[in-house]
Amino acid sequence: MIKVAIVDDNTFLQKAIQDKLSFFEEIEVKFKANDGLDLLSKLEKNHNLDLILMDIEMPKMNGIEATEMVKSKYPQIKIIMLTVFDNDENIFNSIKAGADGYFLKEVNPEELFVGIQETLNGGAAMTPSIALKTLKLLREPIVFENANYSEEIKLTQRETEVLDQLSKGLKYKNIANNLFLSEGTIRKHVENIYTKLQVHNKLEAIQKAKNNKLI
Amino acid sequence: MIKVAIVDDNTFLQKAIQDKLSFFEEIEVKFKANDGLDLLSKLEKNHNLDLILMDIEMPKMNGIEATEMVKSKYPQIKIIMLTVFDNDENIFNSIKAGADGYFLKEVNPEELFVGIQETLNGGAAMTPSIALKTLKLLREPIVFENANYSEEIKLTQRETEVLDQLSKGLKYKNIANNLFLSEGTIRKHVENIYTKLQVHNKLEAIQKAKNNKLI
DNA sequence: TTAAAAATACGCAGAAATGCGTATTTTTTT
DNA sequence: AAAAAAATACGCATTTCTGCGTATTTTTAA
Repeated sequence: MIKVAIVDDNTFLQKAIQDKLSFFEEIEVKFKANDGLDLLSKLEKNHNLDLILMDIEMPKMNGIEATEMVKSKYPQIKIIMLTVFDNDENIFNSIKAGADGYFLKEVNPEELFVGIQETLNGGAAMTPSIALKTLKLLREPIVFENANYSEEIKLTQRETEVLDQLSKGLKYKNIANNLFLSEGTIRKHVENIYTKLQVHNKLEAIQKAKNNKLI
Repeated sequence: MIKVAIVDDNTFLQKAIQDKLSFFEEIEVKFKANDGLDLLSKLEKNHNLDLILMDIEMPKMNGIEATEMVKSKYPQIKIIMLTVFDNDENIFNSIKAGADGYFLKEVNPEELFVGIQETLNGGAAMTPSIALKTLKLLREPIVFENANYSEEIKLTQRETEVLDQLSKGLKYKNIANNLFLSEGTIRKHVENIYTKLQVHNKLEAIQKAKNNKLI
């Protein structure tokens, strides 16, 4: 039996992951934790684990910090990151923190299972798109600078303004009206915001901006 | 000169409204307030006002409560609601609270100006879509029951689950995968959620759900 | 005063979301 | 057991959003 723990602040997603694993008799979910701190306290009581499936964006202690802590205390436990975000910082920082694999949450049960097995056999597992990004990070060390967590993200005033209105649920057309601009300009601003924040839709942008106190 | 105050928790939108009014020399923006409480304290000092442009969704004290307070203390001051939401409750409750007009924020400067003038001349002003809803509310008193603020909104467990994942920025496809459902089903759930909450996109749904502690 | 950054604007293609309809199956309530 | 509510699922049309490209003008910084 492979002893696994799931760490995610979203109980629905926790359950979704567990359901994915439920197809495989070889896997036993020992426990679930809601954040990094919760995980650490649960590991105190019982660290008889083979592998942890770890979310990144979590309150109290995020997945990257948690990975560092776990790896320093229990280096034998494998850790696979399981997140919606596939941006360079997260990937790079996760690897630096000692993660053994990196999957997006949309991963299907089979891939996840195979990934877990491969990781326990001393390999590393990741979705192809992540693998590609990893290779790129290795290939172009200059990106390391830009992907470094210390590199702070800055939005211009106009971008902040647009993002703020976006967060109210306004459509491009309305924002354009409010700011006396063309819809095309709003589109371009939004595109630039997404690029800066390395996200791909409104909600991710708003979440990330809030996390970084940009709005 | 028409003496006007703008009440909105979003300073950008405050400014956008002010800009719209700036085209008209007859209008003088006396002050701006960030929420209902702020407005009331500013009125304490100076209530020499003709009209207030009032947002609804605001922290501390919302626009409907604020309208009630203002109308009881200074009944001569006209109040026009200016909001992104055009749902029945807001319209009905605003009118009940004593609002003299109701515009959506996407209103153009001319319409707004004319609306202000008409309101000060003892009329009522509103965008056509709002007017239609008002008529419907009058025509079908049964809707009053359903639109009543005391009627609590309830989401089913599944709907909550879907909305929760929606709030993480997940796409329909991903949510479907997570919950082992078809994309069509997720779409239908989202549609039902929107209908229940009387909203038309993700962000509005999430905001409203949070306001009502549904997620 | 030159270079860089920010703001403005549009076109095109494809993806995603929204609104409306219908329909069946499962679960819960009466 | 029957009725009501919830959950599941799809099709179609339209709107909105996203990503990519390019380009000009304005503002800011070197």
